[in-house]
Amino acid sequence: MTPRQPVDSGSTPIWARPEPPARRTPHPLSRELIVGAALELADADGLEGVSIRRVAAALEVGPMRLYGYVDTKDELLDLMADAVYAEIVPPAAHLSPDWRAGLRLIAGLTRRAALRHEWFPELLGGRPHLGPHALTALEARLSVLSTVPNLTGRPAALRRAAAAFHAYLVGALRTELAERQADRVEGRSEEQWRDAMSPYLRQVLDEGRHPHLAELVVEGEHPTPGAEFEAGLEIVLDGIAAQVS
Amino acid sequence: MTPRQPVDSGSTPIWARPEPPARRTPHPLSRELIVGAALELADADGLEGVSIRRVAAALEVGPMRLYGYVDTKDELLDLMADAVYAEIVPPAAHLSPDWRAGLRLIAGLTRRAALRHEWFPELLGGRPHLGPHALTALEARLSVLSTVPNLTGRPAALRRAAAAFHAYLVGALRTELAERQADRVEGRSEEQWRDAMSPYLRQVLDEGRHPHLAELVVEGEHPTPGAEFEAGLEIVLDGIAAQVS
DNA sequence: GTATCGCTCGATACACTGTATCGACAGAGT
DNA sequence: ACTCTGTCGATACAGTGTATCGAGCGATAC
Repeated sequence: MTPRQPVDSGSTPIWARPEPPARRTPHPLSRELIVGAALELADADGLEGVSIRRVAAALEVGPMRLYGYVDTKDELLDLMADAVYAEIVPPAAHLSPDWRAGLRLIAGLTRRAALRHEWFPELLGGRPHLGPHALTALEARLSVLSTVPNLTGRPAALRRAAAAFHAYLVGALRTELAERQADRVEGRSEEQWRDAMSPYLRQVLDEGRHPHLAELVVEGEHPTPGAEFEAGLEIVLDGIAAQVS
Repeated sequence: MTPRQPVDSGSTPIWARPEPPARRTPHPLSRELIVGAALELADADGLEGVSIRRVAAALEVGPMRLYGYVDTKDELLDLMADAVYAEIVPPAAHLSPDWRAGLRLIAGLTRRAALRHEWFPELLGGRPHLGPHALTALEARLSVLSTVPNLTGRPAALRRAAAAFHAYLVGALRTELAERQADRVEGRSEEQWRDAMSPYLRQVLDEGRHPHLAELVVEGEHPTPGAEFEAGLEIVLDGIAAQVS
């Protein structure tokens, strides 16, 4: 009797599943509303602050209500990630013919989005992101990269460059944001790093078995995370430029 | 893990905390035993299969018993990650004077470890890894990179190169393993990718708004993940080599 | 040899989590 | 006016991490 939800809904991604029709209830819902509430929670308390129950509570609705719009919590996270990707799509008008500038723009947009939504890098590189905005962002990366002299008309090389570029973004942002959060938890401020260095680390370095690491920690200027990110980006850009054959 | 409040800031990290003395009980315990059991669970069922209760059960011990050896589940995950780092430290004897070969070796070891422990990339780039083996692996990376002509004696440039190299590893492995797991869940085999491409993706591409992406999907040969990883690595190595000034 | 102390163990409890189930209810169709 | 059908959400289940605290035991003191 109960109309079974088509069991293959597990194989149909949420992006291909229509949202239930709007209904006039004391608290109307939509995927957009749900994702909006989830984003707010995540921005405030991190990903751990997002639970089906809390999102529902923020919308003044029973928890089970959400499952009409989303099959699973992971799908909600997918929607949240895609919402961030929407902030990353570069305005086409500003794409200069200079591919390095184009990639710098994309990388900068991605990093800014990650700083606005510190939980985003935790999702980056997790389950594949195939939402509409993620695909548009991917297309933008490919579009810029396809103008690199050595890559035009060489799809395989293009794919490799795009993968490497994206891998750098994922790894760099994930690492930076995780460190930022760890520092915040331990109450370290950016400038006091060496003074506040944990006694443990100092002890390990004093043992003298990590000479290169010790030199790095001792050595004077610690650049800002932003500068570090951009410096690494230049390395990747140089590597892409160097791809010949 | 739910009550995230008492983060206990400033307390000594687990690496600096001695383990409680061994005790003769029906089921003697040690961090090594605990981590071993946790690794087995994670290798079998993924990170989601690791819970304090399950680890304890595998050791035929009450759950709370573990909290004498570990303050928090996150600390257990730290220990697990460090155990994997132990597999990554390159045998010093095999480090050739060729820095590119050295970095290829390290990258290969890291990838092999990630394939052995598919959950490892999920931890990579999460909370900072400061365990003894992680530090040794970091020192190895720095040691190899310090032999790059342009980097010797330039700590700041060395740091940037090391960060970029590691960011690539984190991003590439995380992405590759996540895709591998998603494919496994959906029962896709590697060769049938295009045929089994989800109708959703095909439909999006057919709309024609992602020409570059469409070309990549259509274009013939999909290289193995390993080849893709190595190709991206070459890009990063080229970028490091190109760092002058 | 006995008494005491201190410490470890783990059962129980608490506050959560994601989600399956299913009775009750409301809106549409006849 | 009366079905019928589909949505809603209270309740329930099986799990999670971990705080608490009484019981019991090993080592020490007398």
